[in-house]
Amino acid sequence: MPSKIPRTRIQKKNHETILEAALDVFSRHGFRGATLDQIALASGLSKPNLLYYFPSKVSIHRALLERLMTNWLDPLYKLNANGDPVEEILAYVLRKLDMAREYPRESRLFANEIVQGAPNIADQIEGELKALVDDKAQVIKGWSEAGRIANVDPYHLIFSIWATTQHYADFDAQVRKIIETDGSSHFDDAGVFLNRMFRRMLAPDI
Amino acid sequence: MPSKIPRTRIQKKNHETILEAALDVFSRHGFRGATLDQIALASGLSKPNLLYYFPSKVSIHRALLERLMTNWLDPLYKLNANGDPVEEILAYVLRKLDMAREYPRESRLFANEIVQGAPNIADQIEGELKALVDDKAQVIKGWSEAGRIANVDPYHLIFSIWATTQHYADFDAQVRKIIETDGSSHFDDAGVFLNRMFRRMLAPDI
DNA sequence: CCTCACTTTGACCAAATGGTCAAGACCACG
DNA sequence: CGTGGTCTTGACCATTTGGTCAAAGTGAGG
Repeated sequence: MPSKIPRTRIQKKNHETILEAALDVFSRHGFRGATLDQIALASGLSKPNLLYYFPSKVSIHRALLERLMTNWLDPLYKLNANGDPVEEILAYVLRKLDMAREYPRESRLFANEIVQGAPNIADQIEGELKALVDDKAQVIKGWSEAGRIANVDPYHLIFSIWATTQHYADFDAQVRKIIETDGSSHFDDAGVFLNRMFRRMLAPDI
Repeated sequence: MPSKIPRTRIQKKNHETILEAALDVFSRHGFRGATLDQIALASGLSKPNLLYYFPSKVSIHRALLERLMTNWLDPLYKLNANGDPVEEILAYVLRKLDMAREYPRESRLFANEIVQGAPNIADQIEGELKALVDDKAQVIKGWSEAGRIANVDPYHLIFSIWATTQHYADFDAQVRKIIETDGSSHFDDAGVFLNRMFRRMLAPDI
């Protein structure tokens, strides 16, 4: 039985392969909707082999969420307290939108998990996510109180950024059916729209 | 076997009971995650009895989505082309936020369905939903071109309203863990925030 | 090239799950 | 009441699914 940390070349490779396949399957069907057989098929490994590397289905799911959490938080982490307030927040919006464009599977993975009550990442949300958000909310609150941006509730500002950007990944099926567009050019349009939207709402009160 | 349209008193009552229970279960676990046993338990009926009223699990799900679609679209339907543009759109935002507050299960039901590619409501999205959105987008475009609101892409405006309001229902688990608040007062805060946000972004260009 | 730990898998299992069915309970109505 | 349709359910079934296991295959270091 391989230990939690992969040691050998083969273990590294297969761990990777499994998580990649699992991302595909879990993000499309949710935890309950995904089956080990699907993941096995997608990864090119046999089902017992999956369970040689991970002790259970839920452990694969948890490993995935854990592994992706850091990257997921990175755009907010990069928000720089010493930069120009409006430009920092706008840059954050665009980073999030780029994440939605480049990593829709990751976005949907988290969306599925949270819509169903976050049974497997409650800890991480209450832990590192909340800590980071609290930290950055303080920064934004500072900007707000200094009159460098409009007076807004920093938490709801962050929620509105998450909502509007992730929407294009999580609800892609709906967006695509309403805006008939070949390719994903609606991400570009969304970028223009969100840029104007948040710039307007952040402009300092006189 | 009862026909598609319930006739007798008992059929009406049980149809209702089943759909109510199914809403609870499907919205919490998604289609695949929900089981007939759970719905049976929640409705107080036996599993075979469920299948006496509906031919299959998926038919319950579809009946639910169909039944709720009209109410779901109602807030947008009420957007009045002859009203004051800014106030009409703001009123729409608040109606949507109220829906998220009052009917979070419905919101999550749709969220679950769409995140997973809308396998059961593709028709309705491409049909009545798209038709309604196209219609109202034209109205907003008219306002925009007449200079009565800022120059915004009406489709992305609508998406941003959906995203920001439904976020509080769909991602409630996350919101709750980040804003530690007893009760649901964050809906009130969200109302204040969104009101200011959209008012600012819609203010006509000079 | 041998050995031993690492890796892989076919066969299998128990539980869960969507669905069926025949028989019985119930209800409305003449 | 009694009768015919409506409603309900215990028992059952086939399939799916997460997970096990013993045995066979493979690879890296001595």
